[in-house]
Amino acid sequence: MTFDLFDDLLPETPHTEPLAAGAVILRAFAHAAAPALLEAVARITASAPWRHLVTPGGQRMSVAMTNCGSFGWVSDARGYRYEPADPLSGQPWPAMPEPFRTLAAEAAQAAGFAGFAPDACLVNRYLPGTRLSLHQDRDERDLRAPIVSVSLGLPATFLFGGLQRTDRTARVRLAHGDVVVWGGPSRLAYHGVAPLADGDHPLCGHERINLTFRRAR
DNA sequence: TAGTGTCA
DNA sequence: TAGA
Repeated sequence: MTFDLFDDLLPETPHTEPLAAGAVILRAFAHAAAPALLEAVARITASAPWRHLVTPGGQRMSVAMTNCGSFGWVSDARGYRYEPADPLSGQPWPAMPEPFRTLAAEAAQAAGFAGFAPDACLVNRYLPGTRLSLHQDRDERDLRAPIVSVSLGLPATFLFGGLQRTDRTARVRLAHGDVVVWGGPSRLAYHGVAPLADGDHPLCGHERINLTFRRAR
């Protein structure tokens, strides 16, 4: 707790940390854009509210989710897939805000993936105790495009493994403004988020917000 | 095909 | 942490 607070008060010094082949952490890359990103999240959830998806096996996910962009990731008894409309309203997902698109493209570029044009952004809300167990992002059509993941609010422990579930996982602390990009040889790496520790973030209170940008089609 | 959950 |  003391260390988390200290981390958040340090001057922002953007830099890149290698995570694995094809995977990097861009520390504080989104720090300056964060207030605008959070305002946009509030507008998104006003029309496409947070909801807890259910896995095909019938388990309720602890992380609350919504989407913006041309396609949104959903899970229900029928499986995982991308949908052009919000099943709750039948309306298209909210458009991807320009600051989202720009940040994702710039982060991908900085990580060595030029020309990233996301058409889907999964927006995740973590409250204390919530987690996302180890999984692969493999519902996308074109696996040449990377995944860009933006952390806002409370810090989290990100788990990043290999191409098999049983591969050893690295545990890395992700703070407000950090961006992780993985693609190429890491595109199908298993990853997840450890149960969120409670805390109080100046902009987000007891929440962590994660934006995951993908090229779904 | 199951499945980003849960238990041991 | 690994395995079902």
